[in-house]
Order: sequence, then C-alpha cells, then structure tokens
Amino acid sequence: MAADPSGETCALREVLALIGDKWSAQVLVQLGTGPRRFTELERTIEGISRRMLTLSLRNLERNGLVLRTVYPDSPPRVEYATTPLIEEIIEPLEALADWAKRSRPAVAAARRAYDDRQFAVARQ
Amino acid sequence: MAADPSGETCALREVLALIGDKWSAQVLVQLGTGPRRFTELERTIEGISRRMLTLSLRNLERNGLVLRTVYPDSPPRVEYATTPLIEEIIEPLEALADWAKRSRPAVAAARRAYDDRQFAVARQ
DNA sequence: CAGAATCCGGGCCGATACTG
DNA sequence: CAGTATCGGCCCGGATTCTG
Repeated sequence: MAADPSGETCALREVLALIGDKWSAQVLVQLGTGPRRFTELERTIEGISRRMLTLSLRNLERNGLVLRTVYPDSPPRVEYATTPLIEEIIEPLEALADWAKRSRPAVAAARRAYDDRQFAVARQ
Repeated sequence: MAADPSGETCALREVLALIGDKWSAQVLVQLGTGPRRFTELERTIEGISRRMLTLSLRNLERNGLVLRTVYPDSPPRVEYATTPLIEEIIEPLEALADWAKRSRPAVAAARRAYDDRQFAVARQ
C-alpha cells in the first residue's frame, strides 16, 4: 500500500505551509469580509506585531492569496484584498473554526481528564 | 466594531494550536482511514521521527482527538484510533487538502510571478 | 501611514542513544 | 515493539528602532 496514493497528506502539508503559521489564517479571515488597510488589520488582529503582519501579508501575496494595492497618496495608502484563490479556501477554514467552537467543551474536558490521569500516575 | 464578534479567528487559533504543527494533521488523516499501530504510523508518515510521532500522538490524545489502547502483549502492542471528535474534523481537513490540490498550479504561478517581479526590481 | 532593519530568546524539531 | 532521555541547531516571532 502506498503511503499517500492520492496525495492527501502531501496536500495538507502544502496548505499548512501556506497558512499554518501563527497569523496568516486570521489575516485571510479578516480579508474575507472585505478589503483592509495595513493599520486596520494591525488593530483588528489582536496581538500581532507590525513585523509579523508585514511578513504574513508578503507571504500571502507571494502565493497569490492576497492582492496588494498601493495608492499614490500622501500619507501612503495600501489596501489588501482577497484574490479568487482565497475565496475557495475561506469556506473550509470557517468549517474548521466552526468545529473548534463546537468542540471546545469536549476538548477542554478531554484535557482535564488527561491531566488528572497524569497527576494520579505522578503521585502514586 | 468588535475585533472578532463571533470568535472566528479565535477559534481558528485554537484549531491551529491543536493540529497546526508539522505532523498532527497527517497523523489525523492516517487514522481517519482506520486504527494504526505506532510503527505503522512511523512507516506511513514519511520523514517523521519517533520522537515527533510520540509527541504528536500524546498531544492529540490529550486533546481528545486520538484514543490510545495498550494491549498487554509481549512484544508490546499499542493501537491508535480516532475518537468521535475527530470524525467531524476530518471532512474540513480534506476540503483544505482538496483546495491545495486544485490550487497547486495557480499558487506556483503566482509564486513565480512574484519572484520574477522581485528579481526585476533587484537588478534594476 | 506603511513599512524595513536589527537583535535576540524560546521552542520546535531532528539526531542519537538507551529501555522494558 | 513502543517508547524515553538528552543534546543541539535553526527559525519563528516579539521588541525596538529607524524611514519615506
């Protein structure tokens, strides 16, 4: 049996390489609701640093997921928007987010149970 | 406007914390097709080290995504299987993988175009 | 406003060796 | 077979400073 005949796991690796880092997925979700300026994103995505926002946007732009438009204004104005490529990935991403919201209690309970078991083993 | 009224991006963070690392998603996909023993997984998931497989499985188990069963045999026999929690996440994951496969050419083209632009700027 | 440049610490992960 | 333990490199990402 081949390890991955249909390339499923390989494809998963690719997705995670694109948007599996700390911030990219959140940037995508934000842009999914409409174009945003740099500082808007910085304010909306809580905890992101300027550096990381820049790097994330650059990487997304490079892979064709984000369109960057510079308007020759002063002060400078740059807008980020989705590309057609993104629009198809937003849905699976939101499915994942939905799963997370639904499963939050179950995950928390599993974690407590596991940690309790570990604690019981440790003190025995 | 609240940053994330429905908790979408927060939920995304949680998912990525669970399965966003280098190997967990692949482990899940493997287990999605049926229970596996430790060494089976190690062989099937190309490139994974014993240490990383152990850590990934432990983490997945802790969060209630994987069930670990030890059979009192000699030599030892341990089986890993999905939990009901997993079964609902597999589908969105495969949707992501499908997207990756469909979008591979577009992403590659975008990357080439971007890199060419950078190259042109650099040598100008 | 929208970045670029630099420094730096933590942890992710691989390699290797050892065990019941 | 199914792990654990330890060491070490690398890179992700945060803080800070500077710029057009």
